[in-house]
This record gives sequence, C-alpha cells and structure tokens, in this order.
Amino acid sequence: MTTKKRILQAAKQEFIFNGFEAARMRSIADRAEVNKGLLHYYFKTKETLVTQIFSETFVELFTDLKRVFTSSKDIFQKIEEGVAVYIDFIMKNQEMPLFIISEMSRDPKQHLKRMKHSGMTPPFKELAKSIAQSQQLGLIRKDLAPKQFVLNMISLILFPVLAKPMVQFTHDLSEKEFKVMLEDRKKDVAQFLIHAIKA
Amino acid sequence: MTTKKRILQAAKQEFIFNGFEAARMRSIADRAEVNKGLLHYYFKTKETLVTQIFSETFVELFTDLKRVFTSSKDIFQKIEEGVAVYIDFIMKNQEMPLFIISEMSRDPKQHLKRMKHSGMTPPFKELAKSIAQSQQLGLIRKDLAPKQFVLNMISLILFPVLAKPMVQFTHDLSEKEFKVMLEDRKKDVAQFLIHAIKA
DNA sequence: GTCTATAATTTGATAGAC
DNA sequence: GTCTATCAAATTATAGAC
Repeated sequence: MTTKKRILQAAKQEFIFNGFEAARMRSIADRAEVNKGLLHYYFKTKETLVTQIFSETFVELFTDLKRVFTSSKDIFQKIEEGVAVYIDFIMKNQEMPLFIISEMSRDPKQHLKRMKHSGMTPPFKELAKSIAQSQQLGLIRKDLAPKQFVLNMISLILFPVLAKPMVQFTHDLSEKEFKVMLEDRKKDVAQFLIHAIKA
Repeated sequence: MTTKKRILQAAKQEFIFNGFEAARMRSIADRAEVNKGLLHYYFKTKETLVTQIFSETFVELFTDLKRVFTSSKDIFQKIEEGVAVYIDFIMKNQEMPLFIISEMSRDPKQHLKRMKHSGMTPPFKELAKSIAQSQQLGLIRKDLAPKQFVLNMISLILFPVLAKPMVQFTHDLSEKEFKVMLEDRKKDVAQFLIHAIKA
C-alpha cells in the first residue's frame, strides 16, 4: 500500500473515532507510521484529508443504494434490499454515520462543499417516487407522505449505530451481540416498515 | 440571574453548538459576558461544566417520560403521549441530542460517570414492560421484541434532529418549516408506530 | 519522499491584585 | 467575586536538511 493510502486510512480511523476537532494530526501520523510532516506534504491541510474521506464514502454508499431504488422490482423488495444494503454498509463503517452527522451539524456550509466535491447525492428522491407510485396502485396506505416514509426508514437504519454506546449499555450487548442485532435488523426493520405502510 | 447561572447557560449554548472538544472556554466567558477567570472560579474545569449541564438535562427529560410510561393509561395512549413529550423536549433543546450522543461516543466511560452524577436513568424498561403486557392481552402482534419497539420509537423521535441539516437540505425546509415538521411528527410518528405494531 | 526542528497560535488553567 | 496577567502544554503548519 502506498504511503498516501496509508495516511488516508489512518486519518479515516482517527476522524471517525474522535471527530474532526478532536482528531490530531499527530495521531494520524502515528497510526500511519509516518512522520507528521508527511501529512502536510500529501494533503496540505486537515480539511483536505476529511474532504477526501467523505468523497470515497459517499460514492461507495450512494452508488449501491441508487441501483436498488431505481431497479424494476416492487416496492416491498426495494425496501428489503435497500435496508439490507444500507445496514451492510454501516456494519462495515459503524462510526462513519456519527462522524458525518457531527460534521454536517458543526459546519453545514463546509459539508455542502464536501458533498459537491464527491459529485454524489443521496438517491432518496428515487425511493420517494417509488413509494408514491405504489400508493397509486393501492399497495400502500395513502395517508402517509412519501418523504415521511423515507425519513422514517433512514431513522430506523442509522439511529442504532449513532447511539451505539447507549444501545449497548441499555440492552447490555457485547460487541459481537451488537453486530448480531444489526444483522437481525436487516429483516426486522424492513418488516416493521412494511407493517407500518401496507394498505 | 446570578453569574453562575449565566455561565451555565452560556456553556450549554457553546457546548451544544460546537461539541465538547471544539467548545472554547473563552467563548463561554464571552457569551456570559464575564471574565474568563470566573469560569474556573465557579466550575474549576471544563468537565465540571459539562457534567452539570448533562445532569439538568437528564433530570428534566427522564422525569417527564417516566410519569408517562408508568401511568395507568393504555399502551397506545402511552405511545402517543410519550412521543409528544419527547418531541416537545427536543423542540426546546434541538441541539442537545447530538451533543449527548457525540459525547457518549467520544468517551463512553466518562459519559457513564455523568449519568451517575445525575442520578437518573432513562425509563425505557418501563415502556418495554408495558408493551409486553399488551402483547399478552392480544393488542399488539407478538412477533416483535419489546426492546426492538423501544429502539425504533426512539430512533424515529431523535434521528430527524440529529440529522437536522441533512433533513433541512433534502426536504428544503426553512427553520420555521422544520419546527412545523417536528410538531407534526408528534402525531405522525405515533400513528406510524401504532400501525406497525397493532395485532 | 521522508525526516528533524521549530515557528506561530491557541488552549485550559492558575496566581495574585483589588 | 471579579479582574489582569501569565503559565505550561498542545496544536497545526512550515522550513529546510538529506
């Protein structure tokens, strides 16, 4: 692996575990086992590092989700697959959602710049459209705004990892048991959602 | 208002908008319009300030929720009232949930100390118990773990404020419209939950 | 490309006058 | 109780040798 890649990977770990402000360039260099000066040689500033990390993340997740939501399958399959793909992603990147949300909140304008840099947008409009069509077909109850459903779906997917320490504590779950719970939620959340919206 | 109270209020604002690490003692002093030295005179350290703020928050929220979940009303009323009470709280303290969750994640052990200092615990076990009883009565479908329901309920309540900038951006909502949406979610979330669990 | 050394700021916290 | 002045430590970033 190249030095640049090693730095990027080390930075990702440092950022997601500590947040942007608490992340230390010194720690990143230590993790990557390179000299502190090299970080600036490759990436100039702390901000450049974080922008790069966000880009890679957005491209990876949104590409997969877009494929699911624009497929020709029926809405209930889209929900099941979408939930599974999303939860698969967060199982591999458990600390990333909190990092993104923290950064978004800390500096919304900067976050928009980072989104633009990645060239990707979340494919939620595609899902909302699919919900609306299924309402017309009578598959889903009509007293529910598609946008509301999308927000609820994302809430159920993301919150448990955002609040992971609280969930682990209140449910008394080991690291392994927490992962099992996330795995189970692929089916559980999909079924919960489908129960909530079926006509 | 006493100087101590003014400092506490200023610290709360600074912390919830910037997070613990990014919060500056200097900024807190400026917000409170007092000298920087006074912060240490009253609270000794940054950590003392944050512990005090958490305590007040936990006491306020959990007291109200416990009253709802241990009342004698039926489960569907408990859900409706619990959602309303919780959303009322976060409407008045929109940035608090992200601050708490960020801190919890940044330093779980320290967070437990802060919880203990407040003397309060979240009354979620009481709600789960109430769900289990209603399952026995045949009011709620039995293929759903009470703990899972509680987690889903909290997810739907908290996520929209945690991801507020993203929600505002993707739904194109002004500050006022976002508040209206939260207000609407008191009914919407309760109905969504009830649809999802009714036998 | 990689390192050492260090500059330039900024931070939380303290000491001491009033 | 409130202020000024300042310390000691830590942080990002740069300069320059190799």
